[in-house]
Amino acid sequence: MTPRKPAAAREGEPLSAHLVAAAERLLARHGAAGLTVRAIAREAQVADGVLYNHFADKEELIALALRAHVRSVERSLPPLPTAAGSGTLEDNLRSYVGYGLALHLAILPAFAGLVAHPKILHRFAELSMPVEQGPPLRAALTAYLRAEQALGRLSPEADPDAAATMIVGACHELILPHLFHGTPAAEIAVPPDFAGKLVATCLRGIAPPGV
Amino acid sequence: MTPRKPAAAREGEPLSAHLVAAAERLLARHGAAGLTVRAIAREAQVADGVLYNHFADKEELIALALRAHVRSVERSLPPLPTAAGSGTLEDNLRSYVGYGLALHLAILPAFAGLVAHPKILHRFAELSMPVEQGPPLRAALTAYLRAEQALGRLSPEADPDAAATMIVGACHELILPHLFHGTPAAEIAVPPDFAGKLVATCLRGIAPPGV
Amino acid sequence: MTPRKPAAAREGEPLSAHLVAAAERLLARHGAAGLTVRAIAREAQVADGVLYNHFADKEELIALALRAHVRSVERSLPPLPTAAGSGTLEDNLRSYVGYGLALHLAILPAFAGLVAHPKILHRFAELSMPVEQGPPLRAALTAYLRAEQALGRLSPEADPDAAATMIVGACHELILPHLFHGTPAAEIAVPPDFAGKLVATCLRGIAPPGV
Amino acid sequence: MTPRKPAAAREGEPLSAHLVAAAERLLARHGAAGLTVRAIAREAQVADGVLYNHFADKEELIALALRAHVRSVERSLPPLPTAAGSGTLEDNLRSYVGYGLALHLAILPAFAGLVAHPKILHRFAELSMPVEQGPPLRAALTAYLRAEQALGRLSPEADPDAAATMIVGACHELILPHLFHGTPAAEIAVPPDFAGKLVATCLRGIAPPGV
DNA sequence: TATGAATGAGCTTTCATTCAT
DNA sequence: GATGAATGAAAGCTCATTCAT
Repeated sequence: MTPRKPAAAREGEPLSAHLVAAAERLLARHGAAGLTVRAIAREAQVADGVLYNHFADKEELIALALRAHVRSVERSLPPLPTAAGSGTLEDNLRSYVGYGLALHLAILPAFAGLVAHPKILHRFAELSMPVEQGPPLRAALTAYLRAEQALGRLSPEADPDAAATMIVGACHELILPHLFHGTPAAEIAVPPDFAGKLVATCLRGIAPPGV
Repeated sequence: MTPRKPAAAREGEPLSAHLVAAAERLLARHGAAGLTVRAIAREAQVADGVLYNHFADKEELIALALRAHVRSVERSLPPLPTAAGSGTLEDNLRSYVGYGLALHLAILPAFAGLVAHPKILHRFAELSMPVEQGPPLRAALTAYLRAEQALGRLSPEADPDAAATMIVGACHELILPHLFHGTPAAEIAVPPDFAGKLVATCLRGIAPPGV
Repeated sequence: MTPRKPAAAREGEPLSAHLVAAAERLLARHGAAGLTVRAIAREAQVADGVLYNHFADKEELIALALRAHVRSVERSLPPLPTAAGSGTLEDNLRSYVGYGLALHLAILPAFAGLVAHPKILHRFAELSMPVEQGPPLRAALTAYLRAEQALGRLSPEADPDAAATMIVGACHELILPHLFHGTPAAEIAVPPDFAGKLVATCLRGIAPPGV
Repeated sequence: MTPRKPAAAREGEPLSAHLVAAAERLLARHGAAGLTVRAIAREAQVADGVLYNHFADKEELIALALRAHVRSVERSLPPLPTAAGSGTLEDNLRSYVGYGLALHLAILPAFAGLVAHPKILHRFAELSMPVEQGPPLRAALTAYLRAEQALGRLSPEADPDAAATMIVGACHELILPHLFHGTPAAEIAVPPDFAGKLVATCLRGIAPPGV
């Protein structure tokens, strides 16, 4: 009982993508707080009801927006060094740390904010790969470490799993407390040479020399 | 025509504490999801409106409940080895890992679920100490490592900050992905000897012997 | 986040009854059309959300309003002649017809309008007696006829069930077509001596004398 | 970039008829509940908007569908005995009863469900003849009874109007309560020899012999 | 003429908060 | 202090209707 305006010109882009992009923007900006269908519609400059012409419900749209957010952040980051043996081990690991920091800085707020909405996370999980051996970044780092170990650039006794868990975990650890403190993501500062110190510690260990 | 009942059997306990305890119970059980004022009142077996006689608003009550939850979990865990020099370093670090896992398993769901409610987190932050050097557990571990280093049980070149970040971070890393996957906290399994492998890796490093 | 006014003074009457009465008024006036929770709240002069403090949902309230409507109509009608043997049979049957007409005139619009809302009707059915042998009026008439038959004031071969069905049905038949025609209930006219003709026909039958 | 398909295989049938048929199908299947424009379009396998190229609005389409439904049910039933004097009176009346039961079983749910939509019913009424002397079936039965009366096969004092009202009404009475109870039309059972008992009662009356 | 994406008022329902008692 | 009924904004979602293509 109320149509009329054809509304905002969106130039060829399908509205579903436009809506996902709008939701993604809100997710990136404010996390899951205030992520209502009305807010999304306003951000997308479309009518309140449109979303239901393209998605089953709010959950589906937000799950897609979350995926888009993760992908877009991943695309914005330099590629990870996956080829073992090239470059120095330290440089490569520092790249992983930098990647992890940037990635988590961008996506942790969204994920954490959605912990109270398990339905959305479940939808998101359905969209993704099986992921049963941990999140993609940790899996990639584990694989990389294993490859380096095979080349002899890592101690044969090293535990790639544990090392990857520590390194990726350290990236979380730098960000989570700020999140839990209410600090806006933009204001989180990385201590100088965080990556360098982390990698050094991980490579050489902290035990005293003769042990 | 309706008031004056002391309501539930609370035996002299101030009502504010009773309310905080009720909110804490809900927080521990279901995280932040469904944590409504009505649900808290029902859990506390008191009237809907009481909370406003004791707290400024819902945010304040939940912030206090969050603090109570953290404290109660901390109290339930064995004390951390803070005296450097006693016991073996490895054992002590394994204690920290065990502590961190148990602590995060219990409190991460609540914290993560509240990321979408910055007002509550801000209130919670005001309740705590300045804590600007990271969360308490990491600070404690850093202090412990520094003390061991002073005793010569750690390499003089070790970076206690980085090591603490990695160790505490690894505990997060084990739990967060499950949270983001929607797994109920109760079902999260710790891999066998997680602590041992972590500590070994951290102590000895992963670089090949001769480096 | 928005209380303030104590609103309309309702002098002791519980709000649940007030809401049921408001819904009943709308039901009586317009049938089920436009019977929204907002319309009910406006009719009751209360806030939109109140109803959920007293009823599980809209269905429950309307089911109760429907019952209240039926009861209130029943109360407004003269009592049915249930004592067989007193008065003349014809007079008594005419009373039934008059009763049926008035009753159906008042309640058929509401019932018919709710046929498209089976959930409400189901809730209503749960509120009522088992009613498995037809609606109360028909049951009462059947019982009355049976009693008269036992007294010999009815042919021993008469079929009270069939007769009751015809008589009550005739009352429906007078009203339904108007309902289906969109005639407002108020404008439905009963032909002169409808009851008398009906009763005469039923008593004497339409077969020619000698058969 | 999207139009021009003739859509479903409709083989020359005008689209308006196709739409009416689709709406009729839904009406027959589920009554008026869930009878949305989209549901009709999906049933017809055409675009959502087409209906507005052929009908003023939803009301008009459904009114036409209702008429189509009534006609299609009528066509599916054996013809009524309209020729007075042929066959036995009882058989003929039993035919009317059977016809009325089958007819009402099929169309009452639709009509009743639309009572809350007076606009549709009004549109439907406009489509039909003046019909001011009651619905077609009752009119036909009245006419038939009158003809039989003229032939002397009915008492000269019988009131064909009242008799027709009772008979047709009895058919309503058997079905309506189930509708109001939420019983799906398919499950409504007719008591054994309902027609026979009804006709006998109507023919012979229920008064005791000597009266 | 057919399409179907877009519109937006309106629906039911939830919930933090107030206040007369 | 305690009660809990009442408030009303705002949430997620539906659906008749329009109109550029």
